[in-house]
Amino acid sequence: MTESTRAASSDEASGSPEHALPTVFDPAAVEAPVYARWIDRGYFEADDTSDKPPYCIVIPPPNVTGSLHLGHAFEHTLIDALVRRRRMQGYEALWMPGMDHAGIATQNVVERELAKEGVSRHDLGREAFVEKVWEWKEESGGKILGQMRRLGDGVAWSRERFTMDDGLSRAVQTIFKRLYDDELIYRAERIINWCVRCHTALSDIEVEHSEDEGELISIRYGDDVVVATTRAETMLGDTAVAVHPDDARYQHLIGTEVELPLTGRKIPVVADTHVDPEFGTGMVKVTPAHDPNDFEIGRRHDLPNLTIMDERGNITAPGPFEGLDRFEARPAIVAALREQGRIVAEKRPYLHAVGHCSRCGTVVEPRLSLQWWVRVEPLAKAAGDAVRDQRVTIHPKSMESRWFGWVDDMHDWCISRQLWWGHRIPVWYGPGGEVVCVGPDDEPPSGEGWVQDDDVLDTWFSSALWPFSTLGWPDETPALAKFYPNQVLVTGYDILFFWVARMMMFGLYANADKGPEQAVPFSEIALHGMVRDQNGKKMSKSFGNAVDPLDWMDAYGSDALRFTLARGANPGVDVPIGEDWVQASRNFCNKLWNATRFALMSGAKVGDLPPADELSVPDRWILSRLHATIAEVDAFYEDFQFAKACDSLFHFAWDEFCDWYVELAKTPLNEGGADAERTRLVLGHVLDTLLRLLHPVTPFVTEVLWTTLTGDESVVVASWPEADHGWADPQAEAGFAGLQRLVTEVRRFRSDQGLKPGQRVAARLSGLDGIAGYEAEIRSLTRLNVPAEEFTATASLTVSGVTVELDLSGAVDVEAERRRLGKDLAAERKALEQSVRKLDNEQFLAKAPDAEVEKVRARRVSAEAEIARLESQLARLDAR
RNA sequence: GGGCGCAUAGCUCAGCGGUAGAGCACUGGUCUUACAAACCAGGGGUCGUUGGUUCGAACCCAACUGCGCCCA
Repeated sequence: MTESTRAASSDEASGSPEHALPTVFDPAAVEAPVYARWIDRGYFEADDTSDKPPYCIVIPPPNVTGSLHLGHAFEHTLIDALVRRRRMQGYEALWMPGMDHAGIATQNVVERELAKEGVSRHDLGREAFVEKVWEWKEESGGKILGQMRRLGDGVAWSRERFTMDDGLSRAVQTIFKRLYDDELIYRAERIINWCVRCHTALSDIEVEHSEDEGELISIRYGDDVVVATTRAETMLGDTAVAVHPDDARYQHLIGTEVELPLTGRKIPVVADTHVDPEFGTGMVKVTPAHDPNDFEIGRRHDLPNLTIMDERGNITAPGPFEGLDRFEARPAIVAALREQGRIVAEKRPYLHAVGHCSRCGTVVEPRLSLQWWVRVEPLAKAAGDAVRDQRVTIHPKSMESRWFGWVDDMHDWCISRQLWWGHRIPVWYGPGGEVVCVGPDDEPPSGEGWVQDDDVLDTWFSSALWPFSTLGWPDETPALAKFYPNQVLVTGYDILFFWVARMMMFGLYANADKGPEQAVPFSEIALHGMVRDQNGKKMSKSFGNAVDPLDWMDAYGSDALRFTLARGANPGVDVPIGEDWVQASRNFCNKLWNATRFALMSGAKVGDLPPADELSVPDRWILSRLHATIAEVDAFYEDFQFAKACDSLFHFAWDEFCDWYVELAKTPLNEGGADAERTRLVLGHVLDTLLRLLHPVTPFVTEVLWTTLTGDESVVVASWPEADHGWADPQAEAGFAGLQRLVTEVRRFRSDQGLKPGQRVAARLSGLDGIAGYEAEIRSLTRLNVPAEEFTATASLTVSGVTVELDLSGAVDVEAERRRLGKDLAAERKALEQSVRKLDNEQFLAKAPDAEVEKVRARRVSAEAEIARLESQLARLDAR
């Protein structure tokens, strides 16, 4: 028990003090101490040498500059639930924590800080700057790790890793060297996405495309060549015009030269099948140094690559535009062309896709540059095959097509970045043009004229190693032996390509010696959706609908946030979340709290249950339902159906246990004796089991309640409940359903008659038969008193053979009753009509399965009986 | 422009061939001795449109419309 509950318990006048809980669940009072105790006891640490089966999930490493947002909270809730459940099931469970170094983002953050003091990274120099970044990381980085504790993440903190730490850097250098030696890494001059603000190359996936308004300018070159462009300034770098070789209109032009305006240069007209004759005039300008498609055309026709822009996006082509920024140059060049009468058409606004830097939003500039690349073809094929061979399964399966679509058509990966923060490329250049790739245990070449490559590697290059580098690779550590391959990777479908593909490629490559089954980085990929707001809108800071998960945790508790997220988690589907729903989850936690409180006040205890034949119908019913729920929850968990698992538990806990079993239990508990004792054991058993089942999603509240109920150490290390089909009891379920129907009908009647919920009314019950032993319970739930001697019934109703005669001592609202009966009658008549229609249909009788026909027959019989009953009741009303 | 996905109650979503479901919201009534963060009762949907397959379609197929995502 925590400090606060102990303190609060002294205020309780009644109940045994050691069991007393405050009347409401106060998450703020329990969460921090409970988490501290878990860490203290080392529950989340894992043993590399244990005999238990391994269960390892690595955290998709959050960015060192980041803080917890709802997307993290969502993903972490799911991972934590999986790992906690497996731990309870007896697995050696390990959730590996850590962060990546986020090359561009981190360098940007530190550069901004330096800029406040008027210092640039170039003033400091590379070494001093990197040192500054480390300082920043130690002081301000990793805020998210503390926030993960608030969420209750059960990670093995002693194993925390960082992509820039020594071990992981060694892993990076090892794989670089291997790939280099296998000729899977090469250096080449290509068109890359260049960020003119971050001054670095970006890979394809670091570019975000959006439909932006621009302009489409048609320009006449020479006398009769017209080309269209959205980036007019690039015309300065044109080295050809291309047409389709089969385009009849332009056959006469192929092989000729035209004059490029403003420059006076003569450029050739070439024929290339890449040109779409349908688009525009069917003639395109070719700027090989500033467009990826044009670069390819240029290669095919041996055209010169003319770079006309520098790294900052300023024009370098000599002439009047030299030094202008690309966006100043654009209108200036259009104006100059117009003056010469060379503008044939202008379309504004012209909507077209524009690439932006995913880190800073600046419009990306395609740029010819010398970079390092991974030749992905064999790696991507292996990644695709692993899924094709079922060595790795993707959940939900429907996402597989997305996976194949990507890995089967992957472009080479640009891995060099013109940054200082990151793993420096381990390649050295000698004075005589030598190129040496240095492995982790090699001495770099020294001596006059040797220099190391200036660039660093893409952050994803190191993240891709995460499933095994964090376990000690390239060394054959006990951790690696025990926990590789990982069991599951939980991540968003939106980044399936970002790094799942990369982890798969590198995992399979680096661990190929383990054999195809053991080389995979994980055997299952569980994809989740993105968190959206309560209107299904994407959350974003700029849109103003972003929510800080810490605010909601403060207001409603971590369990409430977690339960809301898990309950919304349908595989691969986006999850909307709103404050109302978090509040509802908080209410659920409080419901559990109070149910446990009631149980404890009633003396509930955990112990051996009596055999089924000594239990009551309600006991057997709730136990039957409990074990069915366990089986459901297990099946849903195995299929990553968090939403359904949570719904099952919510429904069982609230609608079945609290609303029915607990209410009904009050009767035997008040009577005392053996019935009370038996009820205490069932209450204790169900609650114990329920709290364990809920623990993976709502760890805090279940910890407090379970330890208070059982007196045991912690639910974190309690065993996971196992479904026992021996408790399945269709008879008890049927009997209980009859009882529920009766109670509900009486309540409806009372409500129709305007009786206050608490108002006790005398009534005579007859025909109880199978549920005769539970008359006291029925009276308690329906607030019906045992009639006195001089009882006179003024109203009556019958439900499945049971007749209830009540003394309403006053006017009976006949109209209300008639309305009710009429409504029920209409529903039954409709059901009858539908069944009859089917049974009259020869085709139905001939072709529908027998079981279906039987069902419809039974429905007709029950509808007829109900109609008879309702009609006779209506007749009795009319006779009055 | 290419590919994929989704359209079910006011909102967010389940259901995916055999009588329309949940949570929240809504309406009426209640402090009934665990819980008003609660309890009891209730209203609400021709399952996007149009065709087709089938004894039977929210569910399968086709087209259309509208949204969303990814890629160019």
